[in-house]
Amino acid sequence: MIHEKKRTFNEFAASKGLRSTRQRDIILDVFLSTHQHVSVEELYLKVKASNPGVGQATVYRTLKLFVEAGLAREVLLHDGQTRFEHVMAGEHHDHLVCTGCNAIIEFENETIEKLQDEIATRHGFKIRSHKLEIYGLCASCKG
Amino acid sequence: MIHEKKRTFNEFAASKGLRSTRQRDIILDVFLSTHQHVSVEELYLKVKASNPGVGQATVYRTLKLFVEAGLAREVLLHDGQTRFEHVMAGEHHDHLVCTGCNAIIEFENETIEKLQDEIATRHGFKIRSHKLEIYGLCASCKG
DNA sequence: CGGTAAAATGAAAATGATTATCAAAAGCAG
DNA sequence: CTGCTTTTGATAATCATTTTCATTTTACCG
Repeated sequence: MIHEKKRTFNEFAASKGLRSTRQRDIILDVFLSTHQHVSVEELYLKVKASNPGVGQATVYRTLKLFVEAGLAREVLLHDGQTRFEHVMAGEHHDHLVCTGCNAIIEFENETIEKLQDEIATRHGFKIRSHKLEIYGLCASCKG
Repeated sequence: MIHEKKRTFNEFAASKGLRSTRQRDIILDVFLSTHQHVSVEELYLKVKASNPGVGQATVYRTLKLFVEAGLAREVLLHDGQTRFEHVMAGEHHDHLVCTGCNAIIEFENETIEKLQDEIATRHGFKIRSHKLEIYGLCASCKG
């Protein structure tokens, strides 16, 4: 399938004069095949599984490019590792993070988004992105 | 003034069988004298200014105690340093973070809090805390 | 009051994630 | 192809945070 994110990245690369490389293709493919909050380490391991030659530094560098290109976003959880998630055009999801088992439940709420817009407007603020994380115990962990 | 947070911490210390030490008193005083999002480094420097003997590790250790005691909360911004903010009993504030000048504007919104409770309930989730950060450009920076 | 066991501290080493360096390899325009 | 520039991979460096451990403090008990 021709992923529309690949197009996005190619356009970004072209506009920045970046060269097209095998490793960037691989890393983008692997990233697109993941779901939710991949850490660099996790992604690196997945990449290495099929392409042993690729270095960790390249994965770091490439993920930063994805963020610049607008197709990934950094998520800081409390495990000391920066994670990356997919940016979905138009929609935005937030997270319920279970501090018991580290499970992450995603949700969306239109009203909250609207309220954020109002708040921003009231402060003369131009929103670029946001992050809402709710910490607590999930159904299984609260026992 | 007898800060009510000191009482909170003393109760916590007592319940945990922690000993009362000079450095914990100092660090608590300095922390209480700060506003918004102090990094460990910043707090350490402030402490060292009046009490050169206190070590950085102690500041780290003590801040974690404050979090356990419920009077501080970790805030992860994108500058690679963990920051700590005051937990205000009952109320919770969120942040508008300007990506231009790094200014932080705090706000509160009762409706958003209520919506979060609803969402959590719907997922069988027991909320312990949450974090909402809106990134963008402040009035001066969006110019 | 000492005396003592347990906890806390400070300095320094260790760790873990991320970034910088740099020589070698790869992409691209001519 | 040729030559120039970007990208890469391996490794060293960096930065925040944690551990370690010998030494100092604290709390308690007689």
